[in-house]
Amino acid sequence: MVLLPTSVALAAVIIAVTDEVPRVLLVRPSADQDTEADALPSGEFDPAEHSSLDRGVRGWVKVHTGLSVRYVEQLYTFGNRYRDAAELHGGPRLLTVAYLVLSPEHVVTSGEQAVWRDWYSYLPWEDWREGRPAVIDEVIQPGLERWVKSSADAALRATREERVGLCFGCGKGAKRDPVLALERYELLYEAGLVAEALRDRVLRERAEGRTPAPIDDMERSQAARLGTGLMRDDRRILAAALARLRGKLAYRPVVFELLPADFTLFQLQRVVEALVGARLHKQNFRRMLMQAGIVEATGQTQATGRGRPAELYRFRREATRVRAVVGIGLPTTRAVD
Amino acid sequence: MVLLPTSVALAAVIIAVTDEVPRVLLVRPSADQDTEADALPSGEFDPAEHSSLDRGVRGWVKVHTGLSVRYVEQLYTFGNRYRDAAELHGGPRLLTVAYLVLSPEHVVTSGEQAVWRDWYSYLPWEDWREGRPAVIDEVIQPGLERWVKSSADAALRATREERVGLCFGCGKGAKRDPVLALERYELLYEAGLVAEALRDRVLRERAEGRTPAPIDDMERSQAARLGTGLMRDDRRILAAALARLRGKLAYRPVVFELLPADFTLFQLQRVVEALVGARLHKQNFRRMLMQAGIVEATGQTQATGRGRPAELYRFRREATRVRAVVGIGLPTTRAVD
DNA sequence: AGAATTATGCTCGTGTAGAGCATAACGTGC
DNA sequence: GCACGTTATGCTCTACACGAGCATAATTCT
Repeated sequence: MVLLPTSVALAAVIIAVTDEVPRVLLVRPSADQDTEADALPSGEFDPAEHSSLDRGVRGWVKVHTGLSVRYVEQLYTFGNRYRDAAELHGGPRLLTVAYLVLSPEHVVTSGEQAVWRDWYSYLPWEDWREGRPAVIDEVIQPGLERWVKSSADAALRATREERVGLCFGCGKGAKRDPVLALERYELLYEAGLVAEALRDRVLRERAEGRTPAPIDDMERSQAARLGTGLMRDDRRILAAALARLRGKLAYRPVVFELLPADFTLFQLQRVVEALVGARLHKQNFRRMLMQAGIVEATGQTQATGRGRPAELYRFRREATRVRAVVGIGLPTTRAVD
Repeated sequence: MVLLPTSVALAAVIIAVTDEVPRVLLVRPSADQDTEADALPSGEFDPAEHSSLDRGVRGWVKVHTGLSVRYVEQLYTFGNRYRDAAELHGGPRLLTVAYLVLSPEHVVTSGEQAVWRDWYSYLPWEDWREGRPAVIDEVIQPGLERWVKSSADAALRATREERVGLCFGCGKGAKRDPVLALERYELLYEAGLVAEALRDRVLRERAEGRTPAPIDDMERSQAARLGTGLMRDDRRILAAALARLRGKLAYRPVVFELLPADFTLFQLQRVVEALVGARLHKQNFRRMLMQAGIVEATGQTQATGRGRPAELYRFRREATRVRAVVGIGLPTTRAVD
């Protein structure tokens, strides 16, 4: 029996969409912590109690929120050195298995210091519903340009330029790909634009016994415009969850895990738009749903106050049999050259 | 510092394609083991030596094969109870972080008992290049029908029927989806058709203190037709790797990690066919490559002995900038109602 | 009643992909 | 040298998915 100085944690990105806002559940750190940032709900994996990782996640989610969630999907396992600052002082290596958890909207938070937050307050460049976010032109583009220019050699410069183009490209024929959310966060981290990158730079230099270069005002104000930081690499995990969820929308009917049993097609569209971070064409969205056959009318209608009442629909679970690929197509705005 | 009775292993699914055969690298168990099945190369994660999980995998791959691999991608983390039979006798809980590793074809195995195996000898129902595999009609379909019929209640029966239809469905409008490889394996496991399911049934019953129901001859011969079993749940990991690789082909240019620098378009096609397990339309495949702009001609040609010599091409790395989505489209044979 | 608002139905144009015919460039056997 | 098989490459026809927008239906508000 081998005992490794490794601690295994389970972290959950719990998602719900209410009022067209995609929310993630975070916990506030206890008052006696010296860190201030919020964190994803997590807990240690206990092999004695948890017969599987999934069940471990469900257990911890129940502790944090009181919820018995249905949809749980493993995201990624993180194990980089110095993810946890405690490691610098001889703490064990922290391995985190991150999970994506989807919850219908009518969620009530019970338990401790848990709060629902708009996930775009942590990834503001991902929300294009009101058009191209101003933060891209004002902070990200210039910041990334400096980063590209500061490359040591031509090869590195080319690689960086390519990555920037792929992630934030707005040239001819370039379409924004909502699924690249993780790549975008990692780019901003490497370029030293987000708050965690600055924090970790200091930690790393301290670990190497050097005097940390101070964080200057421009860096700090830039980072502030790029949203709030989270504990450890929780924001990276959040970005990974967003990317996975967006990708999955296109080929699996996962949206319905976030909706009540009965819904109007427009409600469904609003939820998808919130997740994808882009507006969709109403009529085409309806057409796609109908010809995929993944929803069926209940016969009832729902009045919203004004305008024609919308028909209520429900998810057809049997639909998965008909077509292997069922899902919500992501928008690919035709190049407007 | 918390010490958990948990052992963290890194396992690698190392893939190469030679002579139109997709191969996976396996290690033979040492002679003093009581188990006979081959296993994926793996090793314990050592936080003292490995600064990240990726680097740990590279390290172990080097030990097992002598290779310095380029493409490494995390697949999934497995942590179910009783994955490792040693756990029954008080051994630690085994957590395995599985990785997909791609290697160009000209690989020479050095080191220990490592052998390249055709991965379809473990998943014979996944290779449709010579048409629908006979094993599906002869073993799988009847076996799954029995499983569906043996359901306790109508609801379970409906769920099972749906899963069978999705995974192996050949009804109207149903297309075979190469990406569902993992779902197919898991279905066969749950239905008790593959060898590991029989093995684990005995283990589970023994763990619960019951007298294990014997494995009858029909079960044994069925399982034998469904390919060779591997150690632990390594075959599930292999299925997961296959599914991930097939899925990734469609939106990322990963095939080129398995090819030499220069190749003919037909060689490229053969590799993709080997991975997807299906034949492709030659002309359409070429057209797709050209209009995606992911390859460029070198100007040289290669004679195969007979027939017109083919032009040599190389991968255009810059191509990723042009279109966010670059990859090899998977075939979707049009419904032949 | 009429305007505003929301839901729903339908069409048009374009791009993509499945399928197959036609031609080009090489070997082999006579 | 010539017919033939074989492989590579170019092109067309067609069905379908999807972006975009017009038109109509069913409500509420004034």
